[in-house]
Amino acid sequence: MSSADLLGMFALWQATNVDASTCPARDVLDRIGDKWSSLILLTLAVGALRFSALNRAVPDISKRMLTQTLRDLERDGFITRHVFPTKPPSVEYRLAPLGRSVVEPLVALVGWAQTHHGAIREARQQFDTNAQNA
Amino acid sequence: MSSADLLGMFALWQATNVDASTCPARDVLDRIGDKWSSLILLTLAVGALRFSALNRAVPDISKRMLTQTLRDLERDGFITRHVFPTKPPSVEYRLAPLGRSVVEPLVALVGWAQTHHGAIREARQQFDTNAQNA
DNA sequence: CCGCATCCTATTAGATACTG
DNA sequence: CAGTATCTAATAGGATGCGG
Repeated sequence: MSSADLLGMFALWQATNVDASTCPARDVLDRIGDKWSSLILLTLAVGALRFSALNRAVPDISKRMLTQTLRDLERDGFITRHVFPTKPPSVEYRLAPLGRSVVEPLVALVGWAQTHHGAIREARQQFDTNAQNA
Repeated sequence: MSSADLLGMFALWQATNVDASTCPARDVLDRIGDKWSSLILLTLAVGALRFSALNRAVPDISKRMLTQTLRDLERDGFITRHVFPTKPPSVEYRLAPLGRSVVEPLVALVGWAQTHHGAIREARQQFDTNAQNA
């Protein structure tokens, strides 16, 4: 499906349904648009990880937020949770099929970010400079 | 660039740089991942709009958040602001080149959302049901 | 019409300490 | 090791009224 098609789809959706409760885009963007979800999904895309390994891979997330984000992602079917009854117990998280499929558009966005980050920083700096002069 | 390549890029980035302040992905996702930015970008992708028209197109955003989000998007170079010295004054917002280029990966994500929204809702419902039984 | 400033509340996220 | 509980700080967001 081309970008133009998708844009048409969006226009249609936009015209008929911007209501937050039933709008797929809002629902999904609100979930993976939070501070940590996308980062965790991308990290797990590289390979399955245990709780503390994830915590190390994403250093500045707190245990609390990691737990909560993992629950939410599990609830929506993006990841699965596997408990190994070892001692001490270990729990491994991995992408579910749904999670693997969302990684592709997500990676596209990250790729865009890498490519255009410089332009953004430049625009930001210029804007701030002009604001100071004004 | 293929998805696999991008995934490799991400793995490299992940290994070398998860620091929030210098990480492009974090920077961009934090900006367009907020509650309104992506919605506004997609709305403007359909066509340039004035302030109040935007407010009508995205009904449940407050004037305050609309103003603020538009400023942030302008600051980062995603959109431009055109003032027409009519009476009363009118201001039109439109996508800058940077904004037009980010719409493509964004639309891909929205397309994904449309396609998989049913699966997510299903997973969510099932998870909640199981949680109740437990 | 545009949008800024103020006030207020709800949500989010970090730190810390504790449990099986 | 993998969480949970509690408290607190910071931020996001809504309502409203004023000024250009």
